[in-house]
Amino acid sequence: MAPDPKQRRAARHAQPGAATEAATTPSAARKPPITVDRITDAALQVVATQGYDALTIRSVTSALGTAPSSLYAHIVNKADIDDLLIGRLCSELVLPKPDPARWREQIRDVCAQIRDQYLRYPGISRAALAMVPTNLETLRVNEGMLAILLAGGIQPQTAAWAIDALSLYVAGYALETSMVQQRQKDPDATWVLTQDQLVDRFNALPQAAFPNTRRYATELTSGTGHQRFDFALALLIDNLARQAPPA
Amino acid sequence: MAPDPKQRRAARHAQPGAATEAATTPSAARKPPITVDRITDAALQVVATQGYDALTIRSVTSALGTAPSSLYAHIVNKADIDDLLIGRLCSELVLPKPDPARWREQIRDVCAQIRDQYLRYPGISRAALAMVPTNLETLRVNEGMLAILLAGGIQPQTAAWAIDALSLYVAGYALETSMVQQRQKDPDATWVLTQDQLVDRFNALPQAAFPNTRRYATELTSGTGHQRFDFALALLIDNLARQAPPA
DNA sequence: CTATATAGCGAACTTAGTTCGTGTCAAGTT
DNA sequence: AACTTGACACGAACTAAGTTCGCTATATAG
Repeated sequence: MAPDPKQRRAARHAQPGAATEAATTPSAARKPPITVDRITDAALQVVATQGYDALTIRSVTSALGTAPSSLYAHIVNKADIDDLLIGRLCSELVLPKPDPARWREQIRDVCAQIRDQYLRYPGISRAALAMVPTNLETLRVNEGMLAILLAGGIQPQTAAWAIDALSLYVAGYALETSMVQQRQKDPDATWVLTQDQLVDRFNALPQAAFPNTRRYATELTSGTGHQRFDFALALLIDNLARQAPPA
Repeated sequence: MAPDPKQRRAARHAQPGAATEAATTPSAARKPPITVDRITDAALQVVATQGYDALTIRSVTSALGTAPSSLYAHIVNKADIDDLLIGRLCSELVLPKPDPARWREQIRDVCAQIRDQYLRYPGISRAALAMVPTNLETLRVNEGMLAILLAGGIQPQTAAWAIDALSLYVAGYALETSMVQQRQKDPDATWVLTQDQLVDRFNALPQAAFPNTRRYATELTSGTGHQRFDFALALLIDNLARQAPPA
Protein backbone atom coordinates (compact mmCIF):
# COMPACT_ATOMS: atom_id res chain seq x y z
CA MET A 1 0.00 0.00 0.00
CA ALA A 2 1.20 3.50 -0.68
CA PRO A 3 3.06 4.72 2.38
CA ASP A 4 1.66 8.23 2.13
CA PRO A 5 -2.05 8.58 2.95
CA LYS A 6 -2.23 11.63 0.68
CA GLN A 7 -1.50 9.38 -2.25
CA ARG A 8 -4.21 7.05 -1.07
CA ARG A 9 -6.78 9.81 -0.98
CA ALA A 10 -5.75 10.88 -4.45
CA ALA A 11 -6.08 7.30 -5.55
CA ARG A 12 -9.59 7.10 -4.15
CA HIS A 13 -10.57 10.09 -6.26
CA ALA A 14 -8.90 8.72 -9.33
CA GLN A 15 -10.00 5.88 -11.50
CA PRO A 16 -11.00 2.74 -9.70
CA GLY A 17 -9.26 -0.56 -10.12
CA ALA A 18 -6.20 1.27 -11.33
CA ALA A 19 -3.84 -1.02 -9.47
CA THR A 20 -2.30 0.81 -6.50
CA GLU A 21 -3.72 -1.86 -4.26
CA ALA A 22 -3.10 -5.55 -3.84
CA ALA A 23 0.41 -4.55 -2.92
CA THR A 24 2.04 -6.74 -0.34
CA THR A 25 0.93 -10.33 -0.29
CA PRO A 26 -2.41 -10.69 1.47
CA SER A 27 -0.73 -13.10 3.82
CA ALA A 28 -1.52 -13.60 7.46
CA ALA A 29 -2.65 -10.37 9.07
CA ARG A 30 -1.80 -10.70 12.67
CA LYS A 31 -4.79 -9.31 14.54
CA PRO A 32 -7.31 -7.03 12.87
CA PRO A 33 -5.28 -4.52 10.90
CA ILE A 34 -6.60 -0.99 10.55
CA THR A 35 -7.97 -0.42 7.09
CA VAL A 36 -9.77 2.43 5.45
CA ASP A 37 -12.88 0.29 5.37
CA ARG A 38 -12.77 -0.41 9.08
CA ILE A 39 -12.27 3.29 9.75
CA THR A 40 -15.31 4.05 7.64
CA ASP A 41 -17.37 1.43 9.44
CA ALA A 42 -16.44 2.79 12.83
CA ALA A 43 -17.07 6.37 11.81
CA LEU A 44 -20.49 5.53 10.41
CA GLN A 45 -21.39 3.73 13.58
CA VAL A 46 -20.42 6.74 15.66
CA VAL A 47 -22.52 9.05 13.50
CA ALA A 48 -25.47 6.69 13.50
CA THR A 49 -25.56 6.39 17.26
CA GLN A 50 -24.33 9.77 18.46
CA GLY A 51 -24.70 12.11 15.53
CA TYR A 52 -22.20 13.89 13.34
CA ASP A 53 -21.14 16.29 16.07
CA ALA A 54 -19.81 13.36 18.05
CA LEU A 55 -17.61 12.29 15.17
CA THR A 56 -14.10 13.00 16.38
CA ILE A 57 -10.82 11.32 15.70
CA ARG A 58 -10.87 10.04 19.22
CA SER A 59 -14.40 8.67 19.03
CA VAL A 60 -13.54 6.79 15.88
CA THR A 61 -10.35 5.36 17.29
CA SER A 62 -11.99 4.37 20.53
CA ALA A 63 -14.68 2.54 18.57
CA LEU A 64 -11.80 0.91 16.75
CA GLY A 65 -9.86 0.16 19.90
CA THR A 66 -6.79 2.03 18.81
CA ALA A 67 -5.05 5.32 19.44
CA PRO A 68 -5.75 8.61 17.66
CA SER A 69 -2.36 8.73 16.05
CA SER A 70 -2.90 5.35 14.45
CA LEU A 71 -5.44 6.78 12.05
CA TYR A 72 -3.03 9.10 10.36
CA ALA A 73 -1.30 6.31 8.55
CA HIS A 74 -4.56 5.81 6.64
CA ILE A 75 -6.25 9.20 6.41
CA VAL A 76 -4.92 12.64 5.61
CA ASN A 77 -6.96 14.51 8.15
CA LYS A 78 -10.42 14.63 9.62
CA ALA A 79 -11.97 16.00 6.45
CA ASP A 80 -10.76 12.83 4.82
CA ILE A 81 -13.14 10.86 7.02
CA ASP A 82 -16.02 12.93 5.66
CA ASP A 83 -14.91 11.92 2.24
CA LEU A 84 -14.94 8.26 3.17
CA LEU A 85 -18.33 8.56 4.82
CA ILE A 86 -20.03 10.19 1.88
CA GLY A 87 -18.35 7.76 -0.46
CA ARG A 88 -19.72 4.84 1.48
CA LEU A 89 -23.18 6.36 1.63
CA CYS A 90 -23.21 6.94 -2.09
CA SER A 91 -21.93 3.47 -2.81
CA GLU A 92 -25.00 1.98 -1.15
CA LEU A 93 -27.44 3.87 -3.33
CA VAL A 94 -29.26 1.80 -5.91
CA LEU A 95 -29.31 3.52 -9.28
CA PRO A 96 -32.10 2.31 -11.55
CA LYS A 97 -31.74 1.54 -15.21
CA PRO A 98 -33.13 4.67 -16.88
CA ASP A 99 -36.68 4.19 -18.10
CA PRO A 100 -37.85 7.11 -20.29
CA ALA A 101 -41.45 6.58 -19.27
CA ARG A 102 -40.76 6.74 -15.54
CA TRP A 103 -38.00 9.31 -15.26
CA ARG A 104 -39.83 11.50 -12.77
CA GLU A 105 -40.50 8.59 -10.47
CA GLN A 106 -36.93 7.37 -10.83
CA ILE A 107 -35.27 10.67 -10.02
CA ARG A 108 -37.61 11.15 -7.06
CA ASP A 109 -36.66 7.71 -5.79
CA VAL A 110 -32.96 8.38 -5.99
CA CYS A 111 -33.42 11.63 -4.10
CA ALA A 112 -35.47 9.84 -1.46
CA GLN A 113 -32.72 7.24 -1.13
CA ILE A 114 -30.17 9.98 -0.59
CA ARG A 115 -32.44 11.66 1.93
CA ASP A 116 -32.91 8.46 3.89
CA GLN A 117 -29.21 7.72 3.93
CA TYR A 118 -28.55 11.21 5.26
CA LEU A 119 -31.23 10.82 7.91
CA ARG A 120 -29.86 7.49 9.02
CA TYR A 121 -26.67 9.31 9.94
CA PRO A 122 -27.86 12.50 11.59
CA GLY A 123 -25.98 15.59 10.57
CA ILE A 124 -23.85 13.85 7.98
CA SER A 125 -25.27 15.98 5.19
CA ARG A 126 -23.07 18.76 6.59
CA ALA A 127 -20.18 16.73 5.26
CA ALA A 128 -21.96 16.23 1.95
CA LEU A 129 -22.40 19.97 1.53
CA ALA A 130 -18.72 20.54 2.13
CA MET A 131 -17.59 17.70 -0.09
CA VAL A 132 -15.14 18.25 -2.86
CA PRO A 133 -16.89 17.35 -6.13
CA THR A 134 -14.45 14.71 -7.36
CA ASN A 135 -15.28 11.91 -5.00
CA LEU A 136 -15.71 8.85 -7.17
CA GLU A 137 -18.86 7.55 -5.54
CA THR A 138 -20.61 10.89 -5.69
CA LEU A 139 -19.70 11.07 -9.35
CA ARG A 140 -21.27 7.68 -9.81
CA VAL A 141 -24.51 8.97 -8.29
CA ASN A 142 -24.38 12.08 -10.43
CA GLU A 143 -23.90 9.91 -13.48
CA GLY A 144 -26.93 7.85 -12.53
CA MET A 145 -29.12 10.89 -12.01
CA LEU A 146 -27.89 12.41 -15.22
CA ALA A 147 -28.72 9.24 -17.10
CA ILE A 148 -32.27 9.29 -15.73
CA LEU A 149 -32.92 12.88 -16.72
CA LEU A 150 -31.36 12.50 -20.16
CA ALA A 151 -33.47 9.43 -20.76
CA GLY A 152 -36.45 11.56 -19.84
CA GLY A 153 -35.59 13.87 -22.69
CA ILE A 154 -34.30 16.70 -20.50
CA GLN A 155 -31.78 19.03 -22.10
CA PRO A 156 -28.23 18.28 -20.92
CA GLN A 157 -27.65 21.73 -19.48
CA THR A 158 -31.02 21.69 -17.77
CA ALA A 159 -30.33 18.23 -16.39
CA ALA A 160 -26.93 19.22 -15.05
CA TRP A 161 -28.25 22.25 -13.21
CA ALA A 162 -31.30 20.38 -11.97
CA ILE A 163 -29.11 17.72 -10.39
CA ASP A 164 -27.17 20.43 -8.66
CA ALA A 165 -30.34 22.04 -7.32
CA LEU A 166 -31.79 18.72 -6.23
CA SER A 167 -28.60 17.72 -4.45
CA LEU A 168 -28.42 21.00 -2.60
CA TYR A 169 -32.04 20.82 -1.55
CA VAL A 170 -31.85 17.23 -0.36
CA ALA A 171 -28.76 17.92 1.71
CA GLY A 172 -30.31 21.04 3.21
CA TYR A 173 -33.53 19.27 4.00
CA ALA A 174 -31.77 16.36 5.66
CA LEU A 175 -29.59 18.69 7.68
CA GLU A 176 -32.58 20.64 8.95
CA THR A 177 -34.56 17.52 9.73
CA SER A 178 -31.64 15.92 11.53
CA MET A 179 -31.12 18.96 13.69
CA VAL A 180 -34.75 19.12 14.70
CA GLN A 181 -34.59 15.47 15.67
CA GLN A 182 -31.39 15.95 17.63
CA ARG A 183 -32.74 18.94 19.49
CA GLN A 184 -35.63 16.85 20.69
CA LYS A 185 -33.23 14.58 22.55
CA ASP A 186 -31.32 17.50 24.00
CA PRO A 187 -31.91 17.83 27.75
CA ASP A 188 -31.40 21.58 27.49
CA ALA A 189 -35.10 22.23 27.03
CA THR A 190 -34.79 25.98 27.05
CA TRP A 191 -35.17 25.80 23.28
CA VAL A 192 -38.50 25.75 21.61
CA LEU A 193 -39.14 22.33 20.19
CA THR A 194 -42.56 20.99 19.39
CA GLN A 195 -44.85 22.26 16.69
CA ASP A 196 -47.38 23.44 19.27
CA GLN A 197 -44.75 25.48 21.03
CA LEU A 198 -43.69 26.99 17.73
CA VAL A 199 -47.27 27.98 16.95
CA ASP A 200 -47.50 29.57 20.39
CA ARG A 201 -44.32 31.46 19.66
CA PHE A 202 -45.68 32.75 16.39
CA ASN A 203 -48.92 33.78 17.99
CA ALA A 204 -47.01 35.73 20.60
CA LEU A 205 -45.48 37.93 17.93
CA PRO A 206 -46.75 41.49 17.59
CA GLN A 207 -49.78 41.58 15.33
CA ALA A 208 -48.67 44.73 13.57
CA ALA A 209 -45.36 43.42 12.26
CA PHE A 210 -46.24 39.75 11.81
CA PRO A 211 -49.82 39.50 10.56
CA ASN A 212 -49.22 36.65 8.12
CA THR A 213 -46.91 34.68 10.36
CA ARG A 214 -49.58 34.77 13.04
CA ARG A 215 -52.50 33.99 10.78
CA TYR A 216 -50.76 31.09 9.07
CA ALA A 217 -48.75 29.79 12.01
CA THR A 218 -50.22 26.36 11.46
CA GLU A 219 -49.26 26.21 7.81
CA LEU A 220 -45.76 27.51 8.57
CA THR A 221 -45.07 24.78 11.09
CA SER A 222 -46.86 21.93 9.38
CA GLY A 223 -45.29 19.23 7.27
CA THR A 224 -45.28 15.85 8.91
CA GLY A 225 -43.38 13.00 7.40
CA HIS A 226 -41.81 14.11 4.18
CA GLN A 227 -44.61 16.28 2.84
CA ARG A 228 -42.34 19.30 2.59
CA PHE A 229 -39.71 17.18 0.88
CA ASP A 230 -42.14 15.80 -1.67
CA PHE A 231 -43.51 19.25 -2.30
CA ALA A 232 -40.13 20.82 -2.99
CA LEU A 233 -39.02 17.96 -5.20
CA ALA A 234 -42.21 18.25 -7.21
CA LEU A 235 -41.54 21.94 -7.75
CA LEU A 236 -38.03 21.22 -8.98
CA ILE A 237 -38.90 18.25 -11.14
CA ASP A 238 -42.25 19.00 -12.68
CA ASN A 239 -40.98 21.93 -14.67
CA LEU A 240 -37.92 20.33 -16.13
CA ALA A 241 -39.50 18.96 -19.27
CA ARG A 242 -40.92 22.38 -20.09
CA GLN A 243 -37.52 24.02 -19.90
CA ALA A 244 -36.04 25.39 -23.04
CA PRO A 245 -32.28 24.91 -23.01
CA PRO A 246 -31.02 27.64 -20.67
CA ALA A 247 -29.06 30.47 -22.20
CA MET B 1 -29.25 44.89 31.60
CA ALA B 2 -30.05 41.37 32.55
CA PRO B 3 -27.04 39.91 34.33
CA ASP B 4 -27.44 36.52 32.71
CA PRO B 5 -26.65 36.36 28.99
CA LYS B 6 -29.08 33.47 28.61
CA GLN B 7 -31.87 35.83 29.49
CA ARG B 8 -30.55 38.27 26.94
CA ARG B 9 -30.62 35.70 24.20
CA ALA B 10 -34.14 34.76 25.16
CA ALA B 11 -35.05 38.43 25.06
CA ARG B 12 -33.60 38.75 21.57
CA HIS B 13 -35.87 35.97 20.39
CA ALA B 14 -38.89 37.42 22.15
CA GLN B 15 -40.87 40.44 21.18
CA PRO B 16 -38.90 43.55 20.39
CA GLY B 17 -39.19 46.77 22.28
CA ALA B 18 -40.58 44.82 25.20
CA ALA B 19 -38.63 46.78 27.74
CA THR B 20 -35.78 44.62 29.11
CA GLU B 21 -33.39 47.24 27.92
CA ALA B 22 -32.73 50.84 28.85
CA ALA B 23 -31.84 49.43 32.23
CA THR B 24 -29.12 51.32 34.02
CA THR B 25 -28.89 54.97 33.18
CA PRO B 26 -27.16 55.49 29.83
CA SER B 27 -24.67 57.67 31.63
CA ALA B 28 -21.03 58.14 30.79
CA ALA B 29 -19.56 55.01 29.31
CA ARG B 30 -15.95 55.22 30.14
CA LYS B 31 -14.09 53.84 27.16
CA PRO B 32 -15.85 51.73 24.55
CA PRO B 33 -17.95 49.23 26.49
CA ILE B 34 -18.49 45.81 25.01
CA THR B 35 -21.97 45.49 23.60
CA VAL B 36 -23.75 42.85 21.64
CA ASP B 37 -23.69 45.17 18.66
CA ARG B 38 -19.95 45.65 18.81
CA ILE B 39 -19.47 41.90 19.11
CA THR B 40 -21.61 41.44 16.03
CA ASP B 41 -19.67 44.07 14.12
CA ALA B 42 -16.36 42.48 14.99
CA ALA B 43 -17.57 38.99 14.14
CA LEU B 44 -18.91 40.13 10.79
CA GLN B 45 -15.64 41.80 10.00
CA VAL B 46 -13.74 38.62 10.78
CA VAL B 47 -16.01 36.56 8.56
CA ALA B 48 -15.88 39.09 5.74
CA THR B 49 -12.10 39.20 5.69
CA GLN B 50 -11.10 35.68 6.70
CA GLY B 51 -14.15 33.54 6.21
CA TYR B 52 -16.46 31.73 8.58
CA ASP B 53 -13.85 29.13 9.50
CA ALA B 54 -11.72 31.85 11.00
CA LEU B 55 -14.54 32.95 13.25
CA THR B 56 -13.37 31.95 16.71
CA ILE B 57 -14.00 33.47 20.10
CA ARG B 58 -10.41 34.55 20.13
CA SER B 59 -10.49 36.12 16.69
CA VAL B 60 -13.54 38.14 17.64
CA THR B 61 -12.08 39.30 20.91
CA SER B 62 -8.78 40.19 19.34
CA ALA B 63 -10.62 42.29 16.77
CA LEU B 64 -12.36 43.85 19.72
CA GLY B 65 -9.17 44.33 21.70
CA THR B 66 -10.39 42.32 24.66
CA ALA B 67 -9.94 38.90 26.20
CA PRO B 68 -11.92 35.77 25.30
CA SER B 69 -13.55 35.54 28.67
CA SER B 70 -14.97 39.00 28.32
CA LEU B 71 -17.43 37.86 25.70
CA TYR B 72 -19.26 35.50 27.98
CA ALA B 73 -20.93 38.29 29.86
CA HIS B 74 -22.79 39.09 26.63
CA ILE B 75 -23.20 35.82 24.76
CA VAL B 76 -24.17 32.35 25.88
CA ASN B 77 -21.73 30.47 23.72
CA LYS B 78 -20.26 30.48 20.27
CA ALA B 79 -23.51 29.38 18.66
CA ASP B 80 -24.95 32.57 20.04
CA ILE B 81 -22.64 34.55 17.79
CA ASP B 82 -24.09 32.74 14.79
CA ASP B 83 -27.48 33.88 15.96
CA LEU B 84 -26.31 37.48 16.16
CA LEU B 85 -24.67 37.28 12.75
CA ILE B 86 -27.70 35.92 10.97
CA GLY B 87 -29.90 38.38 12.79
CA ARG B 88 -27.79 41.26 11.60
CA LEU B 89 -27.72 39.96 8.05
CA CYS B 90 -31.47 39.59 7.98
CA SER B 91 -32.00 43.01 9.47
CA GLU B 92 -30.24 44.56 6.51
CA LEU B 93 -32.51 42.96 3.96
CA VAL B 94 -34.98 45.29 2.26
CA LEU B 95 -38.44 43.76 2.11
CA PRO B 96 -40.63 45.25 -0.61
CA LYS B 97 -44.24 46.21 -0.20
CA PRO B 98 -46.07 43.28 -1.78
CA ASP B 99 -47.26 44.01 -5.30
CA PRO B 100 -49.59 41.29 -6.61
CA ALA B 101 -48.56 42.01 -10.19
CA ARG B 102 -44.84 41.56 -9.49
CA TRP B 103 -44.72 38.84 -6.89
CA ARG B 104 -42.31 36.61 -8.83
CA GLU B 105 -39.87 39.42 -9.35
CA GLN B 106 -40.16 40.45 -5.72
CA ILE B 107 -39.55 37.01 -4.26
CA ARG B 108 -36.61 36.52 -6.61
CA ASP B 109 -35.17 39.82 -5.49
CA VAL B 110 -35.41 38.93 -1.82
CA CYS B 111 -33.70 35.60 -2.47
CA ALA B 112 -30.96 37.38 -4.41
CA GLN B 113 -30.48 39.78 -1.53
CA ILE B 114 -30.11 36.88 0.89
CA ARG B 115 -27.69 35.20 -1.50
CA ASP B 116 -25.55 38.31 -1.78
CA GLN B 117 -25.48 38.82 1.96
CA TYR B 118 -24.35 35.23 2.41
CA LEU B 119 -21.68 35.62 -0.24
CA ARG B 120 -20.38 38.81 1.31
CA TYR B 121 -19.57 36.77 4.39
CA PRO B 122 -18.08 33.55 3.03
CA GLY B 123 -19.30 30.43 4.72
CA ILE B 124 -21.79 32.17 6.94
CA SER B 125 -24.68 30.28 5.42
CA ARG B 126 -23.46 27.30 7.44
CA ALA B 127 -24.68 29.24 10.44
CA ALA B 128 -27.94 30.03 8.70
CA LEU B 129 -28.58 26.36 8.03
CA ALA B 130 -28.04 25.54 11.69
CA MET B 131 -30.09 28.45 12.96
CA VAL B 132 -32.92 27.89 15.37
CA PRO B 133 -36.10 29.09 13.67
CA THR B 134 -37.19 31.64 16.26
CA ASN B 135 -34.67 34.35 15.61
CA LEU B 136 -36.67 37.54 15.36
CA GLU B 137 -34.97 38.93 12.29
CA THR B 138 -35.29 35.71 10.34
CA LEU B 139 -38.95 35.67 11.26
CA ARG B 140 -39.21 39.17 9.88
CA VAL B 141 -37.77 38.00 6.57
CA ASN B 142 -40.08 35.02 6.52
CA GLU B 143 -43.02 37.32 7.13
CA GLY B 144 -41.93 39.49 4.24
CA MET B 145 -41.58 36.56 1.86
CA LEU B 146 -44.88 35.15 3.01
CA ALA B 147 -46.57 38.47 2.36
CA ILE B 148 -45.21 38.57 -1.18
CA LEU B 149 -46.40 35.07 -2.03
CA LEU B 150 -49.80 35.55 -0.46
CA ALA B 151 -50.24 38.78 -2.38
CA GLY B 152 -49.42 36.77 -5.46
CA GLY B 153 -52.38 34.57 -4.75
CA ILE B 154 -50.38 31.55 -3.63
CA GLN B 155 -52.12 29.19 -1.25
CA PRO B 156 -50.89 29.65 2.35
CA GLN B 157 -49.66 26.09 2.71
CA THR B 158 -47.94 26.24 -0.65
CA ALA B 159 -46.36 29.56 0.25
CA ALA B 160 -45.09 28.31 3.58
CA TRP B 161 -43.43 25.26 2.09
CA ALA B 162 -42.08 27.22 -0.85
CA ILE B 163 -40.36 29.66 1.49
CA ASP B 164 -38.77 26.74 3.27
CA ALA B 165 -37.53 25.25 0.01
CA LEU B 166 -36.24 28.58 -1.25
CA SER B 167 -34.41 29.29 1.99
CA LEU B 168 -32.74 25.91 1.98
CA TYR B 169 -31.67 26.23 -1.61
CA VAL B 170 -30.28 29.75 -1.23
CA ALA B 171 -28.28 28.75 1.82
CA GLY B 172 -26.94 25.66 0.10
CA TYR B 173 -26.04 27.56 -3.02
CA ALA B 174 -24.22 30.27 -1.08
CA LEU B 175 -22.35 27.68 0.94
CA GLU B 176 -21.19 25.85 -2.14
CA THR B 177 -20.21 29.04 -3.94
CA SER B 178 -18.34 30.36 -0.93
CA MET B 179 -16.36 27.19 -0.59
CA VAL B 180 -15.32 27.18 -4.21
CA GLN B 181 -14.15 30.75 -3.84
CA GLN B 182 -12.24 29.98 -0.67
CA ARG B 183 -10.54 26.97 -2.17
CA GLN B 184 -9.22 29.16 -4.94
CA LYS B 185 -7.25 31.18 -2.41
CA ASP B 186 -5.97 28.10 -0.65
CA PRO B 187 -2.24 27.57 -1.26
CA ASP B 188 -2.71 23.81 -0.96
CA ALA B 189 -3.15 23.42 -4.70
CA THR B 190 -3.32 19.67 -4.63
CA TRP B 191 -7.06 20.06 -4.96
CA VAL B 192 -8.75 20.39 -8.27
CA LEU B 193 -9.95 23.90 -8.73
CA THR B 194 -10.74 25.47 -12.07
CA GLN B 195 -13.49 24.49 -14.41
CA ASP B 196 -10.98 23.34 -17.01
CA GLN B 197 -9.35 21.03 -14.52
CA LEU B 198 -12.73 19.66 -13.55
CA VAL B 199 -13.55 18.93 -17.18
CA ASP B 200 -10.21 17.17 -17.49
CA ARG B 201 -11.05 15.13 -14.43
CA PHE B 202 -14.38 14.10 -15.87
CA ASN B 203 -12.83 13.18 -19.16
CA ALA B 204 -10.34 10.99 -17.35
CA LEU B 205 -13.14 8.85 -15.97
CA PRO B 206 -13.68 5.40 -17.46
CA GLN B 207 -15.93 5.61 -20.48
CA ALA B 208 -17.87 2.49 -19.55
CA ALA B 209 -19.12 3.68 -16.19
CA PHE B 210 -19.36 7.41 -16.83
CA PRO B 211 -20.57 7.94 -20.39
CA ASN B 212 -22.85 10.89 -19.65
CA THR B 213 -20.52 12.58 -17.21
CA ARG B 214 -17.85 12.49 -19.90
CA ARG B 215 -20.04 13.58 -22.76
CA TYR B 216 -21.58 16.48 -20.85
CA ALA B 217 -18.58 17.47 -18.77
CA THR B 218 -18.94 21.00 -20.03
CA GLU B 219 -22.57 21.30 -19.06
CA LEU B 220 -21.89 19.77 -15.65
CA THR B 221 -19.24 22.30 -14.81
CA SER B 222 -20.77 25.34 -16.44
CA GLY B 223 -22.71 28.08 -14.73
CA THR B 224 -20.90 31.35 -14.54
CA GLY B 225 -22.24 34.15 -12.49
CA HIS B 226 -25.53 33.16 -10.99
CA GLN B 227 -26.98 31.22 -13.89
CA ARG B 228 -27.42 28.10 -11.82
CA PHE B 229 -29.02 30.15 -9.07
CA ASP B 230 -31.48 31.83 -11.41
CA PHE B 231 -32.29 28.50 -12.97
CA ALA B 232 -33.11 26.78 -9.68
CA LEU B 233 -35.15 29.69 -8.43
CA ALA B 234 -37.15 29.72 -11.60
CA LEU B 235 -37.91 26.03 -11.15
CA LEU B 236 -39.11 26.60 -7.63
CA ILE B 237 -41.09 29.75 -8.31
CA ASP B 238 -42.67 29.28 -11.69
CA ASN B 239 -44.83 26.39 -10.60
CA LEU B 240 -46.23 27.89 -7.45
CA ALA B 241 -49.27 29.56 -8.92
CA ARG B 242 -50.28 26.29 -10.56
CA GLN B 243 -50.21 24.44 -7.28
CA ALA B 244 -53.44 23.21 -5.82
CA PRO B 245 -53.38 23.42 -2.04
CA PRO B 246 -51.19 20.51 -0.97
CA ALA B 247 -52.88 17.68 0.83
C1' DC C 1 -15.29 58.94 51.82
C1' DT C 2 -16.73 54.42 51.79
C1' DA C 3 -19.48 50.42 50.18
C1' DT C 4 -21.21 47.81 46.52
C1' DA C 5 -22.35 46.10 42.26
C1' DT C 6 -20.84 45.16 37.79
C1' DA C 7 -18.06 44.85 33.67
C1' DG C 8 -13.80 43.23 32.16
C1' DC C 9 -9.98 40.24 32.34
C1' DG C 10 -5.99 36.79 33.24
C1' DA C 11 -5.26 32.21 34.01
C1' DA C 12 -6.47 27.80 33.71
C1' DC C 13 -9.28 23.61 32.36
C1' DT C 14 -11.08 20.65 28.73
C1' DT C 15 -11.58 18.75 24.31
C1' DA C 16 -9.93 17.86 19.83
C1' DG C 17 -6.77 17.65 15.62
C1' DT C 18 -2.26 16.57 14.54
C1' DT C 19 2.82 15.29 14.78
C1' DC C 20 6.89 12.86 16.25
C1' DG C 21 9.83 9.41 17.88
C1' DT C 22 9.84 4.81 19.40
C1' DG C 23 8.49 0.02 19.73
C1' DT C 24 7.17 -4.29 17.66
C1' DC C 25 6.08 -7.88 14.73
C1' DA C 26 6.58 -10.40 10.09
C1' DA C 27 9.00 -11.35 6.16
C1' DG C 28 13.11 -11.71 3.82
C1' DT C 29 18.44 -12.13 3.89
C1' DT C 30 22.85 -14.00 4.91
C1' DA D 1 19.43 -19.44 13.14
C1' DA D 2 20.42 -14.80 13.87
C1' DC D 3 20.08 -10.35 11.74
C1' DT D 4 18.08 -6.64 9.02
C1' DT D 5 14.42 -4.14 7.38
C1' DG D 6 10.27 -1.93 6.82
C1' DA D 7 5.70 -1.08 7.67
C1' DC D 8 2.37 -0.50 11.05
C1' DA D 9 0.82 0.96 15.47
C1' DC D 10 1.08 3.63 19.51
C1' DG D 11 2.10 6.82 23.62
C1' DA D 12 3.12 11.29 24.58
C1' DA D 13 3.01 15.75 23.60
C1' DC D 14 1.92 20.21 21.04
C1' DT D 15 -1.42 23.48 19.43
C1' DA D 16 -5.74 25.63 18.97
C1' DA D 17 -10.18 26.68 20.60
C1' DG D 18 -14.45 26.91 23.75
C1' DT D 19 -15.49 27.75 28.30
C1' DT D 20 -15.23 28.72 33.46
C1' DC D 21 -13.67 30.86 37.65
C1' DG D 22 -12.35 34.21 40.65
C1' DC D 23 -10.09 38.61 41.03
C1' DT D 24 -9.72 43.60 40.03
C1' DA D 25 -10.97 48.07 39.15
C1' DT D 26 -14.17 51.54 38.28
C1' DA D 27 -18.38 54.15 38.69
C1' DT D 28 -22.34 55.08 41.14
C1' DA D 29 -25.02 55.25 45.56
C1' DG D 30 -25.27 56.40 50.21
